[in-house]
Amino acid sequence: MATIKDVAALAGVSLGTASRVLSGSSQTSPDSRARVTAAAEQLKYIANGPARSLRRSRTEVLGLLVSDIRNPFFSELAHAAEREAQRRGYTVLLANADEDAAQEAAYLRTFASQRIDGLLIAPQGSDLTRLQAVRDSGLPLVFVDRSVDGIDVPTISTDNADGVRRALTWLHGRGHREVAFVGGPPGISTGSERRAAFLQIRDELGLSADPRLLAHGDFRAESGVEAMRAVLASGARPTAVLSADGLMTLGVAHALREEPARSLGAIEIVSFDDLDWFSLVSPPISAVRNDATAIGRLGVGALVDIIEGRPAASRRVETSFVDRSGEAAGSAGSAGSAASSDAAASDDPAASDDPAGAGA
Amino acid sequence: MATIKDVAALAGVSLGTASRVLSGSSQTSPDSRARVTAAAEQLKYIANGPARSLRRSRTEVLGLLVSDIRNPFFSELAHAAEREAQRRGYTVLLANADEDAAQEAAYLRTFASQRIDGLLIAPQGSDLTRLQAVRDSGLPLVFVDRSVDGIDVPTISTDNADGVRRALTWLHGRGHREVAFVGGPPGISTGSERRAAFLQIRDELGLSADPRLLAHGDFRAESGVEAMRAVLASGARPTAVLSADGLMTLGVAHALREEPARSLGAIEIVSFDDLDWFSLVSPPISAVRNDATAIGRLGVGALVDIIEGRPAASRRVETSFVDRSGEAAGSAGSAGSAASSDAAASDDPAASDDPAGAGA
DNA sequence: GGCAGTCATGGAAACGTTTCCACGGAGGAC
DNA sequence: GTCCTCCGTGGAAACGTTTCCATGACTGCC
Repeated sequence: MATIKDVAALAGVSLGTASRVLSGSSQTSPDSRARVTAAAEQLKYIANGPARSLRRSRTEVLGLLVSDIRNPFFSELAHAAEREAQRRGYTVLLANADEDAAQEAAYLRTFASQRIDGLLIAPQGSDLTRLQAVRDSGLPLVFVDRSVDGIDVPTISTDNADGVRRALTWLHGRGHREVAFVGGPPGISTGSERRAAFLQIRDELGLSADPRLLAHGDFRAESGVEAMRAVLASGARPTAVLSADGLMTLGVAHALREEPARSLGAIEIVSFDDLDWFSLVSPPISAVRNDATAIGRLGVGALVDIIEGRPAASRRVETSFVDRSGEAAGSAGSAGSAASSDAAASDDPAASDDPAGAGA
Repeated sequence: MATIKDVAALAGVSLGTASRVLSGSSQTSPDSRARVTAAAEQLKYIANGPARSLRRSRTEVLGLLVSDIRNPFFSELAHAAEREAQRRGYTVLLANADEDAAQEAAYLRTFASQRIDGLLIAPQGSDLTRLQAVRDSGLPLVFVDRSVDGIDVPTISTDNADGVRRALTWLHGRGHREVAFVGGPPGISTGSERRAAFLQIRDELGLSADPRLLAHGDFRAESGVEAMRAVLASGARPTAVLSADGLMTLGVAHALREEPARSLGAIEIVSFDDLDWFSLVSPPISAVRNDATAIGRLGVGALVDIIEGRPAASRRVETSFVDRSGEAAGSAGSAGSAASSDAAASDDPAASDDPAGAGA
């Protein structure tokens, strides 16, 4: 592998000059510029990243620690984050905590060793001390999707209360009064916020306060199955269910489907997180759209701001509601054109500075 | 940030000794060991990765360049690869080519600069020269999921012909004779292999050879919509369709749903790639199970073998077929227990040495 | 008891960059 | 014509490790 020394020698300049040309930092003469560039080209020179990082004590790498890469919400978030990072000259090192605090700790250590420039994390929440340590170490830090009580870090998250309100209002409008809730883990902010919002708005709207309607899982599909089964076994008689996460919605749907007494249509499902197959099941599942792309993009933006010395603030990303009550899976009709737009995962490379809906 | 120099000073040993203790390479006395370990602990010493990489010219980082992280097949593959890499002491740098050769090239450059120890890639196929250059640079390289003609690199891929055979045999057994095929891009090996297998097995089984039954997309959902629409518009009258990829199956289902004349049930869908919601639609979608976990795991295994000087061979991973014809979504019955296992994404941390089905 | 061999250690070189410092030359102002 | 300034350059130090080499002490054997 060619080094900058080889390039300098071939170009007939000193090593320092070669470096100045290649990193473009300082003034260089047009002549040296041309010679060095040509030499680098000829030798297929690619700068040694570790050496550069060592000297500059910057790596131009961002860490992204998500909770579960197989959760479509996070894979979309990761995709957006990576794209935005690349646009800003950074590379993303992606790691997957698998909803496990120990794994999270292991990756935190790896990241520290790699000397990444900043960390985007969807924290597990359970390990406050370790996160404190990370923050105190001075590593630029931004939370995405989730926050953690007792630690003040810029956070890009969904407006959970707003999303729950949209869902419950819609259900209420459709006549539902017995609405079950399958929430997330209480130790994670998205879990507790959505649950708190559910309780409050449920009461505002005068929905049933039967405690047997409440259950929670861990944001994985299997836990959705179990939570829904528990509700059904409790003796409660929900006519609808709000699931607090896309993967859990998958589980909820499975659980309802296996229940002999109630067909998949008998209990209406609404999901926090919109998945691309919701319009294909019968009846279609309406959902709160949770904008993972905006969160990923804004998260990287905030992180880079911090790294480069600009201030960064927490933001809440707005939700929207996708009402699929008018569609009917497997049948004809006007639903057609509406449905088609579902499949197109739009991905505009341009829009980036100020994304869809983002409030204070 | 504490350096090894600080640790050595605090422990009262030389820098060399401290390094020997911390990297555990050479013999050290129990006394130094204890003192250095204690000092490192006290100073919260974390080795500087770039410095270590510079000196050892190894980074212990693997690159994983997938085609589309939002495709569940690849997020599962990435998850498995990351897990296996961690087990073997490596970190994975994940990048997303977005099914785009230019993006792929950009990441290849980034990886080269980072001096990763090895690269796992699902190649776009179009850019033979660049891949040749990578291979010739001596970087350990393994292809996953896809191979590229004209370049000899160990490849871990699905037994595509086997999978297509399972699907077509099953369809044939159910009486279908007019089977449409929505394939992938001809320039990508999974696209061409599955198509070639379709044509051959179609003829073996005596299925209709109507060319209007053939279409192809680019492994993204929207292209599945378009391909299916094209088949329907051609005048062909398929009774079933085989989709060559999970995301395209999503598109195919959307396209069938929007077609007024044929309800979602009228044309039976079979998918190459099994997604977790297939049993929820009506009728459920049967599928060839494409074992992304095994591919990710074996890919990392092969790559690490190469890196560490052991030989590595290409492998084909077996498929299996998930027959959901007995299940009926949204209704009661014996389908219940079968369905429940669908939602549980099993993930055994132990099994790793020789995974599920892998032949020569 | 002396000598060879082993073993832990300290010191220093090396990895490939970036950046500081000093220097020389060109150009402008007087 | 001289002095000052500015600009481009070469040389060298520094980043934090690992590893080579030499040295000194200790063990064990004859």
